[in-house]
Amino acid sequence: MSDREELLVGRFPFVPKQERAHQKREALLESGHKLFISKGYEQTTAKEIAADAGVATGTFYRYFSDKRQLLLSLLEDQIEKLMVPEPCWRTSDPERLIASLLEAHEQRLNEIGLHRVLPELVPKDPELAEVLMQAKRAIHERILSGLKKAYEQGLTWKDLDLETVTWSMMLLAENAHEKAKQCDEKTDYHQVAKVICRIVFPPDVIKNWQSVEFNRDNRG
Amino acid sequence: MSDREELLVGRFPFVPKQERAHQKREALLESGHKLFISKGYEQTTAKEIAADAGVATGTFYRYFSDKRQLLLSLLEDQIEKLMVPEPCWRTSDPERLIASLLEAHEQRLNEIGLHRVLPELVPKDPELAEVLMQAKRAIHERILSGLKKAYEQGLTWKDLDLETVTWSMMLLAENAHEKAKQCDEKTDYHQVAKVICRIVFPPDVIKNWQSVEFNRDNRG
Amino acid sequence: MSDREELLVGRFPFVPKQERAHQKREALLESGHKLFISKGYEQTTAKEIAADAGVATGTFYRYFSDKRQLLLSLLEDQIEKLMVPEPCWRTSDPERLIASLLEAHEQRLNEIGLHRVLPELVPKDPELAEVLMQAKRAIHERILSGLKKAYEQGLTWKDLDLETVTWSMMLLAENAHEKAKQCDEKTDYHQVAKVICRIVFPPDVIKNWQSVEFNRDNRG
Amino acid sequence: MSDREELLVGRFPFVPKQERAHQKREALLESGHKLFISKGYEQTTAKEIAADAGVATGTFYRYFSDKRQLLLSLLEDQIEKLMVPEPCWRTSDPERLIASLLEAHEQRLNEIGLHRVLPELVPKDPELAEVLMQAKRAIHERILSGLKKAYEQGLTWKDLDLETVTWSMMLLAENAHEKAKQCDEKTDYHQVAKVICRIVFPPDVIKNWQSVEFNRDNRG
DNA sequence: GATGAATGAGGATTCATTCAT
DNA sequence: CATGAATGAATCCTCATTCAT
Repeated sequence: MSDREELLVGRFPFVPKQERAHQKREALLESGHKLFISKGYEQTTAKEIAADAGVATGTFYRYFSDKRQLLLSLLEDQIEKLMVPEPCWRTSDPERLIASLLEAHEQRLNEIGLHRVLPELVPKDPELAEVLMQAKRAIHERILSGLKKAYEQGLTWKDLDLETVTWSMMLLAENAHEKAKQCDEKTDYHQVAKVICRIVFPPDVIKNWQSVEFNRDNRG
Repeated sequence: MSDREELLVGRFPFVPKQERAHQKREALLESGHKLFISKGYEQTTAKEIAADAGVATGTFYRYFSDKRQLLLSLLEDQIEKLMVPEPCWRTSDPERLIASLLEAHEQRLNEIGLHRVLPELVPKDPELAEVLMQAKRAIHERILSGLKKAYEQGLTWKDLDLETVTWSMMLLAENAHEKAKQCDEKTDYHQVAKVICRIVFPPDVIKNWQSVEFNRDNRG
Repeated sequence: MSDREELLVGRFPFVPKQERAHQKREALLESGHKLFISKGYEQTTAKEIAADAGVATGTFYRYFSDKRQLLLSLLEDQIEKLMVPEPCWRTSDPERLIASLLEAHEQRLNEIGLHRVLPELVPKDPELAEVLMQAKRAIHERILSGLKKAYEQGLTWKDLDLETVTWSMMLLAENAHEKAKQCDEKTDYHQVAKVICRIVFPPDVIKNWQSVEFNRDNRG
Repeated sequence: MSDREELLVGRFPFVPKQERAHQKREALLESGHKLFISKGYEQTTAKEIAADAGVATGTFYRYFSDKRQLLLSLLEDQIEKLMVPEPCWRTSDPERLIASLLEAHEQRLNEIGLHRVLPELVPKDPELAEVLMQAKRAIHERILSGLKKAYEQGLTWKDLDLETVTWSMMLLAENAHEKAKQCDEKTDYHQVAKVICRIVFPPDVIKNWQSVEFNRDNRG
């Protein structure tokens, strides 16, 4: 990033104004993020965010019109992190693939953390809802597109609606991390992955894969 | 008390004091319900609820210690509506069964409506969280028990963790009504039901049922 | 009291209306008294008083226009209890006399109890202040009159203003019970009595008395 | 900013931020003081105090957590004003000394004014009660210590409990200003002083002083 | 008369937002 | 630009008082 470059060039140590401003904005975003997650959105005040970021209350309002806008910025910054790579179902053992994707996804969710705050806000903030919906749709599209290819290759159930399958996968994936709460045990991503596989692939396809893998493993 | 006498004499629906009070309580609950759903919990004030119920602010506090307690009452009143009958998987076409259960469940969810408010509150109200968790566990148990029986009868996948299956079913069921939002079309409960069936039953079992049903249909 | 008479005459057990009303009034006064003392005047609500008296809130307002009026009634009922007998200084050992009067006075103050509540109210309720002032003046007059007689008999200091002496005596008497708080020991009424005696009588008079008493004691 | 400029120019007491804040705090304290005295503590609202101080309601809460804390601050600020100098009984005409002390004390009490509010609060605020008791004990100690010295010099009554004497003096001193209310005439501090002297000194000691003073006066 | 539910004005307190410094 | 004190509308909740039963 240009900041570093400037530093490297041994420039005048005084970071340009824009830069300082940017840092403050970042600090505010970070503090907002932290506080939203730990105390909830409504319970967090602009003053607190500013204090936590080490700036004055008024400064908050220089960078963000209000709390809500900070949240939206936060989302825009982080929402792409949620994006999943388009899965290629041919390559390998799908159960393991999915299990690892699930785990990675939870990782990202936890980094973002905001999924705990959003349900509180979506109902009353249509703009926010729209932003999130866009993101979800994008992910949906990507997964659906992967499924369609798999479908064309005869890998999936013939009689299931792929939209519904996509939706189900996303739902299970998004909530996998909370399964523990209900079942009193650590989430077993592999089990969830197996469930997802049953939604996508008929047993013969799975069996096929397993034998392929078996062969590969044996040979390897 | 004269109330009872009047009741005994079979008078016209004389409304005893308790009854009146009860009506007011009900009105408040209803208004609270309505406003919580439409504006969100935090955005709703006790004053508004009272106004909507057609009573004075102070009256609100006669019946509920505060907003939170009204919500809890609301939940206690309605939570059992969420309870599902223990499914008997043998009886009939499971896809249709599940589809109808889903639709019924959505019906109930919509009646309750609070599922939109709860995510906002659960993180910051451990008591509430506990109440809900209890309810979820109860439903979980019931579904799991049904699945176990099916398992013993060899109807389910052999290699899936039944807990995970139960959790997946509940998750899909609870969110089926929101699928529309993501897919821009009316939720097709039958499709979701099919997905759920793939999670529970191997294809041969399903095929079996279908043939049974086919026979029955043909004969009937 | 007429209640008892009626009971004694074996009247119809149904206590006449006025009587019942009177009882309720009394109960309210008593409850008010109790609560004012234990919680303070401002902290006590009409509802509480009614509840404590075992009547409905509305009933309170049938008997008293408001809290304040109840307090005034309470005072009117009890203020005469504060009246002291006109002391006759000739009769006996004045120190003992005063000590016993002090103790008796404290007894009465404690029965009344309201002296804890009054300072809270006097500044803002001129009527109440007036009532109390009247009472104080009456007592003042009585003591002053006693002192004047003693003065005429040459028993008191010649050069002290009797009004001031009266006031001092009253002040010490009224507060004797609180001396303990400051001195961390039980109030020694005899010590206070001695102080009061120094205010009233010159030492020779006291000595005289003591010898008289000495003689009497010895002879008795 | 112009402030700094003004400072640099060495202008007259420029008021820095802290100072401004301090002024506001002072204004609030003063308004609180005034209103507590004129309307009573309970009858005064934070809003009123703020309004009287010419600031917004919220500003009140920037400087004080609540009404009670403002009162405590008021006390802490003023309580030392109540402290009396340790009296030296040898020096001069004790009656005049005491009379002037009384007048000075009343002056201070009136400046403080809070003695009218405190009785209302002490019963229900143990912390406040403690603060006041500490102050009273300090004064008590000081007076007692003076008396003890006088006692050792044979100036006081031999047979009076010095604690009780101290307590009596304080009581009379604290209430001297209210004597007028009961006696319908301006308080004559000299009369009260004489009374106090009778409590402390036997007549011969007083006579002695008077002759000394007589001599001095004649000579002077 | 008695009841106690209902009322709603009013007090304490918070917090998003502004603005003089 | 940054600051943070100041603002005052808006909340929560209480309680004196009324009034239908």
